[in-house]
Amino acid sequence: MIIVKLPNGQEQTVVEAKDGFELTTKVDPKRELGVIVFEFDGELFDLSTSLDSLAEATSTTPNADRPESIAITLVSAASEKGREVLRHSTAHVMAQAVLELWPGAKFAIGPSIADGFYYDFALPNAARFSDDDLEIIEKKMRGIIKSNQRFTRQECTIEEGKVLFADQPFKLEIIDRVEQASGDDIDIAEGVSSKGISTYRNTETFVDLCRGPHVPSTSRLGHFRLMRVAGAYWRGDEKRDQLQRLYGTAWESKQALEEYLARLIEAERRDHRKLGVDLDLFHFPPEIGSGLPVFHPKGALVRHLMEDFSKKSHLASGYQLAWTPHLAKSTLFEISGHLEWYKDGMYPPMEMEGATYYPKPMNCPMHILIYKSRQRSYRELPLRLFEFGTVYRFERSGVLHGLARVRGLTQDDAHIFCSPSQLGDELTRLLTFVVSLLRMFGLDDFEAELATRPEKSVGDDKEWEEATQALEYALVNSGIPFVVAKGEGAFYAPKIDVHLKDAIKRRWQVSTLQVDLQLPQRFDMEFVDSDNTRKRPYMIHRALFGSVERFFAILLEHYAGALPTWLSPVQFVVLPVKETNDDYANLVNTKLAAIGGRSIVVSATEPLGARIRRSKLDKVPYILVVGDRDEPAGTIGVNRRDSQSPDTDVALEDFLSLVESEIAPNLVGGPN
RNA sequence: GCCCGGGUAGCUCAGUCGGUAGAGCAGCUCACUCGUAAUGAGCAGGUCAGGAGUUCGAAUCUCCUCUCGGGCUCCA
Repeated sequence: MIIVKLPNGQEQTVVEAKDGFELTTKVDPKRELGVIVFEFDGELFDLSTSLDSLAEATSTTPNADRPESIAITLVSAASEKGREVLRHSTAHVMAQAVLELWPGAKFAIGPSIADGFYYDFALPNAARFSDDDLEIIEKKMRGIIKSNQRFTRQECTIEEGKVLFADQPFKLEIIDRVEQASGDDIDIAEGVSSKGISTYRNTETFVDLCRGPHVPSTSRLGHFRLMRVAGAYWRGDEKRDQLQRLYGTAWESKQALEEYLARLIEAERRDHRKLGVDLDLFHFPPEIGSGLPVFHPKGALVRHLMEDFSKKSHLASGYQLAWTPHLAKSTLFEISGHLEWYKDGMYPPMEMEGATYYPKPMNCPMHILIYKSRQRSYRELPLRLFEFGTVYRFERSGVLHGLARVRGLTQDDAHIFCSPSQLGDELTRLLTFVVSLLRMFGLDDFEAELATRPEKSVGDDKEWEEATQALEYALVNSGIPFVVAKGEGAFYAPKIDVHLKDAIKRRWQVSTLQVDLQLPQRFDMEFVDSDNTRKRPYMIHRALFGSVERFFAILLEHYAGALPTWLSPVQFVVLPVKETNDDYANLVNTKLAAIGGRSIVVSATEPLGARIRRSKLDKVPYILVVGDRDEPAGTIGVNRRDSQSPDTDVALEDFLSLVESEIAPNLVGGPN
């Protein structure tokens, strides 16, 4: 007896079926459900897999009776698991096409990834793919798909595998690696385990090392597109060969493919680098250097609003301001350990009057010096020092990305010094502060990562354990969903990274909270406790925006440039219908300014429609039209950014009281 | 840093076979005085990213450099 769960959620019972094909045919004779693989006991299998063998495999003893019933879930192409399979299968077809087009090409690995797949190749004679090749490969792939080739699974021993892939060095390396490793299932994803090798063969000439499963035949594929060619290091190791990686996307239907391509266009529309130019916010002058932006008046105003809001919220939450310079002598970074651990990321030194100066890559050492400027009492703790600190990091040229990854960045940086017993509560309080501040920017879909000790790190295990526990305590207390990222911590501290999802569900890392037990030691920090003994404070590093530049980019992309009113550089545009309405327009403008609004008047030197269009393109929240009709009545026409049709004859005073709460933010944080 | 692809007016782009550069928008001037997403005319705007080479002649072909985009690696 087989209990079958269909992709549409229904359940059916089937008395007997020898394999997935037969089962599918019985429950879906017209093949309307698009079943490509099935799931049993949490694992996916080819439809050709014998159900008898599965049933036997689940018996606890070899001779026991077979279980009375087994549960099978049929997986359609139009599900997350199904798409993974079909993308993986499409990757295989791509490899087959490349190997046919470039005889002698070596192929490495080709997994499915979010929204698509890739495959890595090394072409003969160090040849390289060009963008034009994508079209040729796509054509070949369509031929393979049309010829309806079956994906046939074959299992063999490691020795047989070595013969089969004798001319494929990357495949051999995968096999060798498993053979040499003591563990059981290391490379199972690539079709090799200590038990043997699984392969999939489509034709006499094309066979790939692979765990599977796959779609039954190539005819189930077809809604795909090759996207781009890129370089990728073999095994992700930059000391090894750089292979050519081809990226593609694949979907269960033409419609799904088109929706995906539309999403890419939507993301492009939101690209902060494009919006930065269109809205006249910032740019990267080549004369200054890569990764070093300048902010134009409108962009600088938005920055100011962000920073001002943040600064006031911090002051209202028990932080004190600090200000520190951009350069320091090498001694400081020797003590802090930056020169030992992080030199590659620092700008090169400058020599002056016999001393060596470095631009600072972080603010923490300087904040520590403020702490150490005099003896500290337990009564002062927690001591919270906050600064918009501009730091310089030598990011490699290839990683720069608009405002999201720059070489000169401003952190909304604070360091909290507290006693060991205060740590847990301070972290909880901090997380609450983080979330409420981010919410004020209209972001409310968070997930945290608790990053634990990496291999390359300093300090003893007990301290790491203690700090990690304090972070976890805070996460649990604050109720933010989190996952543990093992070994992803900083070299000196475990951390919480807060990620958020933007309006089109993209994940961005923003805030980071780190518990540092190293720097207090390195700087020999202390406080006098209530029992008159000297103790070492704990230290928390934290940045909520992460960097102002990066956060700016995230906001722009989240809002597609249409920033909330309180952050909009221009909140109101007042448009007199005719020049004779200028006086009234100016009056409206003055009243808006009086409640703190940022408003401009654009006189009637152009037709009204043109001026409205321009303001709409500038994404101004409110366009206010005033004409002959309004002047005697004390009204305005209100054209909202998010609306197609205007509200006319709105009483000015009503409008003013309506928008007053919208033009400035509410502070986050309360009395300490 | 590495791989692939770009760089032509402020922006978006055209430029054929190598014969010395073009459009729309934006800008400026003038006219138009307008009720909810583009008024009209005129003007101006270029070391075709920079440098070197091939050629009688280079935006166009070759090489180098800079820079941007997509990836890889990296992100204390």
